[in-house]
Amino acid sequence: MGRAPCCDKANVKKGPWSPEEDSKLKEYIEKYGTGGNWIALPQKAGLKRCGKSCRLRWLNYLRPNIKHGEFTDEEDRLICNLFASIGSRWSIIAAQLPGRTDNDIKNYWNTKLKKKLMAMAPPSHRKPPSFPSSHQTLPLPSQSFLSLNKLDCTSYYTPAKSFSSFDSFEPISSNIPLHLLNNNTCVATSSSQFQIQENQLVSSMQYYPMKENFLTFGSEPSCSSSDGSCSQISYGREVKQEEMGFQGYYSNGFEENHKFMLSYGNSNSNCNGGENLNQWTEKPNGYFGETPPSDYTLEDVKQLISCSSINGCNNDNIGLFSDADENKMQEKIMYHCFNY
DNA sequence: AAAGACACCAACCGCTGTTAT
DNA sequence: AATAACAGCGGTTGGTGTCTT
Repeated sequence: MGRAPCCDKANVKKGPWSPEEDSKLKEYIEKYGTGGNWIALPQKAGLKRCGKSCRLRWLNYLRPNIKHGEFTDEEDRLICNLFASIGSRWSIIAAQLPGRTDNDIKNYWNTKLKKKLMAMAPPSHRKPPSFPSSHQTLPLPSQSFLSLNKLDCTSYYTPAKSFSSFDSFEPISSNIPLHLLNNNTCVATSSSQFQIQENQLVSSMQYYPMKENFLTFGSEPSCSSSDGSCSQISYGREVKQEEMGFQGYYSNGFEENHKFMLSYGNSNSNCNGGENLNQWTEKPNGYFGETPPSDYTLEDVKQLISCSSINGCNNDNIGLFSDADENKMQEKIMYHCFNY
């Protein structure tokens, strides 16, 4: 059986909100809250609107501390970095920009930022960037975004071997050895600063071909997502000697925490592998259990990780770098962060 | 001045995940 | 376990203002 509509479509008003409707909604919510039930709210508030419409109006426009107007350069950078790392997950991006809503950021990206980046890209790459897809095409951050400073390298890009368009860039991936950054370095900018602990590997969370990425961001709960909740997102990975795998932690900043771990059962972490090879365990409520990038299957992810060539092993030596590899990586990072 | 093109952004739509029964 | 109700998300649309010809 199909799902029942949330409201009587014929008897609800659509289109722009009038000031009267705004004040009714605002007054009601300030007085009684949402009661956790948006569907029932419009009737109680005396509005002929769909509950979803009320929710959107409140979250995107009426709720306190909404920031309107120009985005700052800092916000631009953050959006670009996050988009590069996690794609169009606007609510997560919004959570890192206090006062901004996902809708705002989405609009800003689609109307301005994307063009801004295109304008800054080399002419041969000026093609509208596409959203990350199953084949991992990504927009190219502008030079200015890549030349911020090395601490901003939460997303690394390298041109694909033969690229012909703006969107043929992939994040340089993989786990970035900590010593490429200073200990206790703040990696992200703006409000999403965090400290890197020793022995922690850092890269971005989104998974792209040939390599795994990892992103940790957002140490401070902020209240900017469109759902009005405070979000703290910390996709993190700690690699212990006895454990090669992916784990992370997602918290909404309040009562809920979501952990995930994708562990790769390789008891022997050398390049040749060992017993128990290729055994993956997916734990629920993680990036994979929660909302994997839409086009990624677990198999894709396995493939990405196992095929990581950047560390010099064919398959299974996740996260380990030889000196030479580290040098290469460092070169790439330096190149992209300082010289690009 | 008028018409068309373009840009912006609020709002909508449809889908998915979660929760309650 | 199945179903319904709901919240939330991301992509798209449509109205309006601005710019260009």
